[in-house]
Amino acid sequence: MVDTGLRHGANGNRKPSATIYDIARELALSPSTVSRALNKPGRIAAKTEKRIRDTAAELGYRSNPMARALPTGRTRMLGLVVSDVTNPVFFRLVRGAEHACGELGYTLVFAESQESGEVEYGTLDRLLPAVDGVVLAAARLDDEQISQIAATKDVVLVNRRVGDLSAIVPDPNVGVTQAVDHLADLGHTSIAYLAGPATSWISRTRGELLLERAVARGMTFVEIGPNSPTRDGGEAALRRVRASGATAALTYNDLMAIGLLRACREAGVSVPGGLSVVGFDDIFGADLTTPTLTTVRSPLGLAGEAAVRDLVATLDGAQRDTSETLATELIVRESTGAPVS
Amino acid sequence: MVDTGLRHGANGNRKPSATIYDIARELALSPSTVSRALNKPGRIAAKTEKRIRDTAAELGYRSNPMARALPTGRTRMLGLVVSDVTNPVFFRLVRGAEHACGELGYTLVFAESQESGEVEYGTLDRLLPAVDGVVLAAARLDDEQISQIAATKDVVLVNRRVGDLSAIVPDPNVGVTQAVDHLADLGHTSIAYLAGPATSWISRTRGELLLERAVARGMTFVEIGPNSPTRDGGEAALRRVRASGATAALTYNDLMAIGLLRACREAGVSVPGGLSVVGFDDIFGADLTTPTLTTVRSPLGLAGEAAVRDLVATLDGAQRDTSETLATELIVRESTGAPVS
DNA sequence: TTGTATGCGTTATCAA
DNA sequence: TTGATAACGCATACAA
Repeated sequence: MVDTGLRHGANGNRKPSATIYDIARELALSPSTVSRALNKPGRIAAKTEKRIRDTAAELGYRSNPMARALPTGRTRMLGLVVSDVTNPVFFRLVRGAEHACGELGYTLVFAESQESGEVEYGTLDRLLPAVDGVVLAAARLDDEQISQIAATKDVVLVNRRVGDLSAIVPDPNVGVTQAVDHLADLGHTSIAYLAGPATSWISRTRGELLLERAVARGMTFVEIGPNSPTRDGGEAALRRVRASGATAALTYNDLMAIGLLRACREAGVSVPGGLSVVGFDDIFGADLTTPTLTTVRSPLGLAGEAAVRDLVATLDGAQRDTSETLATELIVRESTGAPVS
Repeated sequence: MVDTGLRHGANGNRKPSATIYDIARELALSPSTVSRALNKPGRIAAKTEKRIRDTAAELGYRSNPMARALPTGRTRMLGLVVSDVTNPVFFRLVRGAEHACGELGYTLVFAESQESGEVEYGTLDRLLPAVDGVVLAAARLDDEQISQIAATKDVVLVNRRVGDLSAIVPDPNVGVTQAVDHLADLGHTSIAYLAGPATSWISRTRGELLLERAVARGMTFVEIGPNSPTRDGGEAALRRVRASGATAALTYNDLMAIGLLRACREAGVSVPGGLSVVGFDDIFGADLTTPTLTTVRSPLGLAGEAAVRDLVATLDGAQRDTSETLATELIVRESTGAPVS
């Protein structure tokens, strides 16, 4: 590329940003000295370092991440893939991840899979070359696809386990146990679980745990599903809930619970008298419904932060810190009560 | 950097991904031929091109975005900065932007400013070198800071105007007019506007338009604020709304309206009898409250998409398409009605 | 139609 | 402590 004198690329007619060459020329130093001064503080004469930093600031120098990524092989970018941005579950997750990234000097690249494994895989294809690692939240991929990705880049899973890959999974135990105890104490003897998508690992996990606890408390348990993890999905499931004879329903997530609540109102089923409803996650809006929603809260914000920290630690060659223990907890609101027979 | 034989960087002991050199060697071609075959389809012998594509697929070749960014000066990444990820307003915005990015072959880099101009500025400092352009949504920066950023990279604003920078602003006119007419028709003669943060351009715009329409309909108008654009902000403002004597309140956004609704319930103010409430945006949850919320809907999903398309068009040197006309509309629900005196 | 030679901005190795 | 230089992977002007 013989210098044609014209600036190519998208930068229009803006002034090109300063490089370490500009700084070096200004100070009659070598570019490598400048690079060192900026990256390895202390490994250079204090005086020179200061001069370099000063003119760097003066010239408004910003290191070019792309240029740096080439020799180092690290982009200092992390990917975050969620299944559905418009699902409020992910708000705090995204914020937590973004926050941790900022603190650690990483940049967050974002994508959603729109609840489709295929889209997710294609998206990752685009994303992976640009990032050092990726956080997969509620991935709709099968285990093999995930392993395959993990063979390419570091991966941290949220709310899912695959092999021995890093995973941040708030322990559902506490919350589920509290929920079942809560219902049992209210006098329920038959409960239903509205499962989420068949591909959702966390949905299965919640279902199994629920079954276990229900049996332990001598309750009847039915699982209904799979369902779309949306308001519509919850709404559509009421018929089957009623048919099952259960007096309380737990849903895979709050969105479904909200839909179920709505269906109840339309069908004239009183909540909690006619049916108690328990959601999962405690999303934005769970306390806006009438009645307000009892739900098992997940600390997704912390999970997002933890996932990023874990990822960065791995990238830096640290040992995996397996001491992550995030717990869930039951938030009791108005949608649960004693069954009225 | 004499080849030391060891792989540096974060990629651990993974196999390094294939490059155009690998493909070239495999086929006894020159790397430039490979590059061309992959980027300028047609400008190469069809046969050779096919061979190249085949072995590229075979080797699992992915072009390295960083390496490409260097000579071209384009990263094919776009930045998106919002003031608050956990504010549901942005959900659809983010999705729209992400979707458009995917279609256009761009990658979305994400950041939030946490409602602070300072944080936002620092974040952008980190972000800008990595992207070709940036979408600023509800920026908490002052005009000068934004102009300064625009001098560095292409910028598209959402819900704000600064000079003649590209901006996607759903026309508030229709929605505001509908809202005021709706209230006037119901018999209201005195309305209050709960403003958002002082730094919010769109809050001022809404307030001014509201004032204009209210006067046109012969109504009394008071603006109360600035307020925090949150549920708490809305909740805290009820006292002043009552003191103003207004029979209807419009809030800067739905979050505040939801807070106001809650304050009403706690204070025993019936809605809409004692006070009619109108929000802005129609966020997730606006139809979950009791009563459900009347609100001026903004097509933020479309705005996000439009912003990205506009940005990419600009980057590609296209003329700015000023034909963007996204309209707002009033969604009438239960929180508005005739005043009961 | 294909190959050769450079250069993008940075880091890292080695020599001074 | 500093400088010269090669290399990262790719795209392009130019020559063949």
